[in-house]
Amino acid sequence: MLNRSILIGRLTRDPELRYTPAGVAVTQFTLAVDRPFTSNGEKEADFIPVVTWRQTAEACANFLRKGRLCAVEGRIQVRNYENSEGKRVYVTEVIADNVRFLERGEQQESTQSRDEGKQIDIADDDLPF
Amino acid sequence: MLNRSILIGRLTRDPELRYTPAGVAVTQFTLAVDRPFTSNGEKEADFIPVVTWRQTAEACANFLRKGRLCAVEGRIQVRNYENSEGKRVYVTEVIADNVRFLERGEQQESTQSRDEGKQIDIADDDLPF
Amino acid sequence: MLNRSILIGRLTRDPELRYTPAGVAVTQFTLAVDRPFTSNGEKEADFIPVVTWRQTAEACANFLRKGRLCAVEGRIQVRNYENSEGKRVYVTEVIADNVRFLERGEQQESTQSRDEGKQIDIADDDLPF
Amino acid sequence: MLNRSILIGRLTRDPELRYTPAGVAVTQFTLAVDRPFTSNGEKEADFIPVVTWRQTAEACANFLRKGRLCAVEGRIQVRNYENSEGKRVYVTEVIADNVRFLERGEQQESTQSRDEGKQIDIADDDLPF
DNA sequence: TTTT
DNA sequence: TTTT
Repeated sequence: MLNRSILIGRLTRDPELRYTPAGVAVTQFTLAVDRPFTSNGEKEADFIPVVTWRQTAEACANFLRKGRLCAVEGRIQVRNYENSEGKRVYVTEVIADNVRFLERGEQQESTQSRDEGKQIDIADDDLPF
Repeated sequence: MLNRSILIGRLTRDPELRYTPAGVAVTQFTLAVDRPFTSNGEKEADFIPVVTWRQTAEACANFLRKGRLCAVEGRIQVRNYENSEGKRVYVTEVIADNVRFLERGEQQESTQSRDEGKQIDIADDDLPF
Repeated sequence: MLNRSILIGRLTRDPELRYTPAGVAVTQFTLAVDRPFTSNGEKEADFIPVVTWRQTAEACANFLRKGRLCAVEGRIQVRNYENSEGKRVYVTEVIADNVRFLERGEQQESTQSRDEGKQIDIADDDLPF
Repeated sequence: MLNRSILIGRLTRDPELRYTPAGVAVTQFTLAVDRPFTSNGEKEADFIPVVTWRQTAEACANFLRKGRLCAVEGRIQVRNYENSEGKRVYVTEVIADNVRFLERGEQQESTQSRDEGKQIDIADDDLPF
């Protein structure tokens, strides 16, 4: 009924922009979100996959790069599919409708991007990943 | 740097309470979070695993049941481990520090529960799951 | 750059539906949000004004009543105006774009409402309050 | 029952650090949070007062300055008091338990600060403002 | 002016 | 493996 996540972190790699067969832009990247207290020497960040659509996707592809800091607002989505060995695999991603660029790049002008679109017309097998 | 999720949904099953070797209470359940717009007949909920610790864990085990509505506040955690076939498996869960019971059970008195504790002293292999 | 609030609470009174001169629906209500720990006998809730627009406004007016529990997602807005004595008064409200009805009323069917609209065309003096 | 706000914005002035009679640190500042779409030439930011306590208060006083970008996580609090003319005045603030410094200052080392404390022992008239 |  |  309500599903809202807000993350601030850094991109682990350059974002990947693809297009669905219907021509809709989709950008994926992974955010490294440092955990607050890691008194022990253990794992200290969560690596959270983020997916953006349409204008937001294109803005992210244009303005975000590996290592860049950004804030992401969206919802947790859990997809599942059968892999080549016939096992069900669960994929959890944050579908972001709002991304804020918190560091200025070289040619960067705008620093915000909000997806106001609906995703109703996009079938699962339309996904490029 | 910042990692905050808020979910409202219903438990898909009764919660499971376990204890770490060190005696710390851990409760797990899955929330079915209905998506807002599902104009097509496709999948219409995300099933999101939730983990709670200590007092919150015990309150959830006491007061939550399959089908019950609740609100959960926490952070997204991505664990990974090597499975029996030597493949790396990623598990994404919401570690909740605040759970609100939005429906009253039979013998239920209190309807809130907030975990104020630190998790620093709990090793990964302490996990009962 | 980012402004997101999520509240769960009860309406202190019935919601008030009005229309701007341009015919846009606006509903206002106040949420009583109980504070978690009030060990002393002091004040124990925050009373937070909420404003909704368009479809969400009409759904709230239809389905919400005094005492009803709901979840609200939106942004904090701080307006200010000069009062009759020439003093500047600040008004803080949560402008909600998503409201979930957490209790079922009598004739209630749907229990969700999300405002997807833009507010760009609505002037400040269009406000009915 | 649930009250969570996340803001990203810039300080309108240097933060103000004070101490309660009991010696507890309190820091106040105001965040200018730009609104996403302001196609018209109207008001384009919300100015939101933020209050932090204890360690977070001291870290904010040390590391934040006018114009600096930061992220704030907390709850909306509505206080009211009677002013000198006998009128009731409402003050809305975000009580932050988590502040992230998104820009590095000169001598700045740490860039995070989370208040884990309880506020139960602090009376209202303990407030320095 | 406040809700269960 | 999924809830109303």
